Amino acid sequence: MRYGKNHREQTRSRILDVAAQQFRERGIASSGLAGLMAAAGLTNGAFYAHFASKEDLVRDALADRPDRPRTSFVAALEAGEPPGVWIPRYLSAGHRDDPGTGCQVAALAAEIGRHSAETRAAFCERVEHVVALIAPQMPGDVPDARTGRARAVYALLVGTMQLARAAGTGPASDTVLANGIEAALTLASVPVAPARP
Amino acid sequence: MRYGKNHREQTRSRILDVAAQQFRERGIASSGLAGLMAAAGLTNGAFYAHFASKEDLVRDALADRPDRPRTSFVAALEAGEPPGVWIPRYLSAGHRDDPGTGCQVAALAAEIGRHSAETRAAFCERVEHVVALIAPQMPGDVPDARTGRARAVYALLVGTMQLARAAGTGPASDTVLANGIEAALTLASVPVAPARP
DNA sequence: TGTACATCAGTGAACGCGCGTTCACTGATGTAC
DNA sequence: TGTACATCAGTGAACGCGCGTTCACTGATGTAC
Repeated sequence: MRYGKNHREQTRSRILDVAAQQFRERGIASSGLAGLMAAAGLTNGAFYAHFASKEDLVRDALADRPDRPRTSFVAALEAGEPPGVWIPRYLSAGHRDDPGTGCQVAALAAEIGRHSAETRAAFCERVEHVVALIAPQMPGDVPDARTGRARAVYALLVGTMQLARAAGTGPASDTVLANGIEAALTLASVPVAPARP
Repeated sequence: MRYGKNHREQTRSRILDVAAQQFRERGIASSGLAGLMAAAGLTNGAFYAHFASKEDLVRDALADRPDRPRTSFVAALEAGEPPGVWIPRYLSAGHRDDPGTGCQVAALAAEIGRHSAETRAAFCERVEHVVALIAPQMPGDVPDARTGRARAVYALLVGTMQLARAAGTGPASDTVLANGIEAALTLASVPVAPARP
């Protein structure tokens, strides 16, 4: 079959969408290519017409794709909403219970540490993009200190989400989320100490 | 061969040691049983004399084993060292670069969220054990608030370590660690706000 | 206008490999007589 | 004291299965003549 000129890149984009979701739901190591391709409505053989290897897919699936919809809390950040909005949105039960459409950093950070330098670079680029969105809202007058604090706030959100997911969906897990919200809002309001030995 | 009466449990303990290390280094899904048994000096068939399944091993390897040596920062906590000691120790380059002997929460939290309820319970029990060690050092007069803050501090350490590992071993990664130390020390000194809507 | 050929995204079977798991067997030691 | 048997942690080959990857082939459409 001969297809329209956008067909190829649309298929590629569809594979990336499916991969991004399955990786976040099941982890990268537990996501098989045949299953991914089937979920994208294709057979396994077509994979190598679009990607050189699984690692190639991982890198591209982790990289930022500006044309794709943002996760809810990134959309809030880009809209300039204050910490009181995007912090509770990130640490919500809805985000906890639906990793597939949520933050890939919370879902994959540990696993990424074991991948290639190129894959880690793509991942970190996206982390820094979010950090750059958070930084202007951090307290204090020193830009570097605000960026550093933003990085810590993001790390707190990521770690809290992982502990909450490990704790399941009950009240104990809700408490983990609430603890994280309190601490993140504290970090977002207390300026960075000017110099610590 | 007939062995001494402690031989069996010594072998089991050895398998658990090897598993705990390999899981933290490679992840659970990427650790094969044959490789684990070989690293323990055994052949694959002996595995099922000690564990009913891989998931059984995972649960036991994640659970607390009081007879085993603590990680450096837990030892500091148990010795009553202040945050200024164990926070920088947790967020050290040495810990970042040697996941195999480090914090299993930082290495495995995300992956654990996809395992059975029993496995997650064993994992969370150990998390709460560390949280209970941190809590007395947190600021404020309300015990529940101190425990909640301790949980958030631990989540911050975990998330920071993962971002640092994703960032590699260079200056950018060192900055991630330094940002986490600053924020964790802040959370350890600023009391929990009495009531937030 | 009609025919032959080129294009190329996708098909589906097959490759070797490692996975978790099973099981008949080994063999050094302890126990019974 | 010497022999026969029971014990049981560990061996190592094999099971079916899914993995990442390869490749000869398909077939609808565009182009050339």
